[in-house]
Amino acid sequence: MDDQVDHKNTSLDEVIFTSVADCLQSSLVMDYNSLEKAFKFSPYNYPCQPISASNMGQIVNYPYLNLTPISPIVSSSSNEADPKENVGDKSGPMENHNDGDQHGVGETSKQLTKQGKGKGEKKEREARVAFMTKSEVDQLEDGYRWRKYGQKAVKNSPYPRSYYRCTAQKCNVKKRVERSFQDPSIVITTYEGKHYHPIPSTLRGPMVGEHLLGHHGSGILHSFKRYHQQFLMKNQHPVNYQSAGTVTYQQRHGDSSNYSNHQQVVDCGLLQDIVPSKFLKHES
DNA sequence: CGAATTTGACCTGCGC
DNA sequence: GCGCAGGTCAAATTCG
Repeated sequence: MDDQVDHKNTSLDEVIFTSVADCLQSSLVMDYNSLEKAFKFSPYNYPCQPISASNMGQIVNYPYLNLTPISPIVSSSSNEADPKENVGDKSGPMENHNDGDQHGVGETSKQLTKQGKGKGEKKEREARVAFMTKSEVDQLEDGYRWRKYGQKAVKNSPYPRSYYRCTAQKCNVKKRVERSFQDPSIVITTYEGKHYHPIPSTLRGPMVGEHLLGHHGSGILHSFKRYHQQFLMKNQHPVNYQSAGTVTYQQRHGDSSNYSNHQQVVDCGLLQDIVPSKFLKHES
């Protein structure tokens, strides 16, 4: 029927995308915080899921390994439900909210940092999503413009981690890019925060926006969507709609002892700007 | 010359 | 309390 899926050789653990946009739209975006919780240390210290396709630029989702419940991230993304609040928020955790004017006040940013963080306020994290991408280039085209603001060596990895910030004014979205030490051909990109501005239209030609917005409803995306929904229905997942705008559902994996409990997260926040809302809506 | 990147220093959180 | 690792800052440098 119409609902047939053309992902013949892919499992939910190993869905291949042809672009960042498709991956973003696919809802197969994992929650990074859960991974961190699950592994307690660097989230990358887990066995990589083998990538079945060899084409460059393809994306696979993280494997899910007995992840802990999603709830821990709710606090960090509690303001995600209402973008307006977040944008104008004064009570938010320091650094991200003073991007626009942190320079220009009398104090240095370091002094501000000290003061801002001293009052026992627990630093809240923005929701994060991460992708593994098989690519030769570190910087994946996602439609936004980024400025690099730091680079650090990663423990147990010969490859450094680069830190980028969205160049749009007052946009506090960050991303980190690093290579997997287990498979150097894989680039791990982690996004943190949400864009509340349009994709820069002048960036690298008109193809970008068109592609990212998926105006044509790329075949892969649609196929995967159907596959995804079909999967949900077939397995009758309990679906939790969390107040943070994060959707969690779990899967029992019978044939894979390592992957007994899968979580998949739809980060509506991050995706909203890139993906038309209709793509983000999930039937309950 | 302005914008972007590099890179060492600094700060914070966390585990021991 | 200490040390380590992650994350950020900002001066210096490079690039277009």
